[in-house]
Amino acid sequence: MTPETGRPLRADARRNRARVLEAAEAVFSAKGAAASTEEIARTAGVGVGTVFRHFPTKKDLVSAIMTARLERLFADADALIAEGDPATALFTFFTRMVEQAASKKTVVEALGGEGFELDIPKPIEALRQAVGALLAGAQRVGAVRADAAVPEVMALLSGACRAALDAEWSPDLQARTLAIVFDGLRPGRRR
Amino acid sequence: MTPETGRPLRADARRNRARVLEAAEAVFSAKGAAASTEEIARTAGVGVGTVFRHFPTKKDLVSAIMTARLERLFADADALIAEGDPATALFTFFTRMVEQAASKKTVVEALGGEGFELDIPKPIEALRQAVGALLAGAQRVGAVRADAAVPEVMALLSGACRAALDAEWSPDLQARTLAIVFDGLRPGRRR
DNA sequence: CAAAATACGGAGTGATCACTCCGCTTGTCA
DNA sequence: TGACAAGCGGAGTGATCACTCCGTATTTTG
Repeated sequence: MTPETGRPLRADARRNRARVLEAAEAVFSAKGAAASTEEIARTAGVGVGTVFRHFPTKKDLVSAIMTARLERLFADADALIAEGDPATALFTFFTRMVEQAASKKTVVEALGGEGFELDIPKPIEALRQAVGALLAGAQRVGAVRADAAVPEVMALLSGACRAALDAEWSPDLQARTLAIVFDGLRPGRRR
Repeated sequence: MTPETGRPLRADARRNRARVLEAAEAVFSAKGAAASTEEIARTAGVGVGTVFRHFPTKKDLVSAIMTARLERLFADADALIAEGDPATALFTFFTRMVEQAASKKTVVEALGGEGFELDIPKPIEALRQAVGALLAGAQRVGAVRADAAVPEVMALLSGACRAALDAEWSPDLQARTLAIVFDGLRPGRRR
């Protein structure tokens, strides 16, 4: 991402780089990663050349944004693990992600791979581990059924996020849908 | 879709139209609606001009395919309502849709709107009503919680289909995920 | 402050689409 | 069977992208 040379970036270059990231964050959130590079350049107030100098490929730019967002989610999960009630932390995290999904297409696209292959396995893996920790905590205190494993929880998570974006869930519908999923995750008499 | 003139289609035209539909079905299923019209023409063994004569707009072609698929799903649901056990019919339908989703991108895209706006409200509405009937039947015999309504069931359905496609679910993961959703839908002590 | 290094802007390039147009072919009907 | 309508193929058009290139502007350095 940052040039390999030891030399530090020039002041204007550093400023423009930040502007591009900010613009990309906003534009991708609103329109998804399919938004054109020109629109990002315009929003950032720079030329396209500048965007491509900092991020040689569109994939690089998208990856940078996705990684940043996933890392924020990961940190969020970490905080919940550290301080939250294990019985509710997983559900809280789940709810927060779905809330974000409605306004940030990037969240959904990051979770779903979304066509063009990005090579950002690390943050996704970190998120998966965080979910694993949340799940383990909830299971330890008996808030979630013991036979639920990480893959299906991730599947439910990404499915819920996708559906929230597609259907433009109202807060009410979101709550009702998540209530069903959460009930399914709780320990019960089945199976 | 079909020309407004009273005159019937010429034999070769009818044949080509069918070929185009068949090719579009196959190509869209595999690559999604973003597949190029040229690829469909090539698969059908006709020129692009022929494709556009029968379906003046790409949207028209996509709509035709989506409508056909949704109508098949709708018929499937109808059959289950008529002959199936109300206690399991909804779950059976749900499972079938998710199975299809993995191999047919069009199913998922139809459910999710997927960017470019198609105007196919009728079949979607028919599907919604069929789901409503399945849900009502299951609720009548006590197989599904009474407080579940159509919107959240549709949301769960499209979310599950999307996740199945994105994550390339194994049969095992699919079963485990759906088991959780179904348990959430069953009557229980919550709320 | 001037020279050297670095970064900038945006017109230009090539690729890919959806869609059009028209000369030619094929089916239809008297 | 012959004439005319109906249909066909596919090169061409214009729009949109990602990405490049280079003359110019800005920053850094000595």
